[in-house]
Amino acid sequence: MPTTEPTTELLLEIYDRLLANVGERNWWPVRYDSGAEAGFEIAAGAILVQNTSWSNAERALKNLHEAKIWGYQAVYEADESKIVEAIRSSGYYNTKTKKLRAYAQTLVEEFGGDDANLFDLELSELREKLLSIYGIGEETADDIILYAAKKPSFVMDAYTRRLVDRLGWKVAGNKYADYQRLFMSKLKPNVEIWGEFHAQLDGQAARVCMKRNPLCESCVLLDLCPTGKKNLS
DNA sequence: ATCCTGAGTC
DNA sequence: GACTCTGGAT
Repeated sequence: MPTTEPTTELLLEIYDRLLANVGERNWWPVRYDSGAEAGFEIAAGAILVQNTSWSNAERALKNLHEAKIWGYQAVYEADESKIVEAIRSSGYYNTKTKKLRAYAQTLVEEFGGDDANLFDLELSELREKLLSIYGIGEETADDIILYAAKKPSFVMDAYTRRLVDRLGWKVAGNKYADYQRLFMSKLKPNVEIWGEFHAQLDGQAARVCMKRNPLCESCVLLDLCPTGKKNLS
């Protein structure tokens, strides 16, 4: 069992190295709306990307926009079959259609169709509300909180867990919250940095620290990683 | 533990 | 052909 815990300084060191290595990621780009519907685009993207590649989710967003099923009211009123057709590329299209509609329904019926009213909730209340909606689990909730509502909730996911495990860090348990706490308890709340940090960790896991055949020899974190040293020895 | 499920990569 | 991808509900 790993017994080491990262310090705040180590986490920031890793952040700096990754950022210096690949530059800022354009994580969660908003293509169709920088104004009133930006929150919708981010939340819809967060649902559509579940267990799927971003390219598939992005295509679904594009099709939704072109079909003019755009915004909470539009999704709320649209035929299910039209949504299914538009988001087919994202996979799990029947399930995701129900998820999109559940989120839109909450926004329209409880928040006047304006996500500013939802995002005004205090962080823990906002998270509880999001988690109560069908189709929104912890990761999707934190995506929406951090990237759309712009409140500090560190996004955890399978990529980041893999990095944490390979770096040999001690984690209190095996749950989402255990891994999330590792970062949130050591980093000062900062929406910009947390958003970029998550993007950097995901990029590293996807392109260097892959599930199989990781590229340890070219990893900028190699000197900090027991798994990498072992792989190369 | 199983179901949902498209598109790219190996 | 199998695997992986910015998961969540049952």
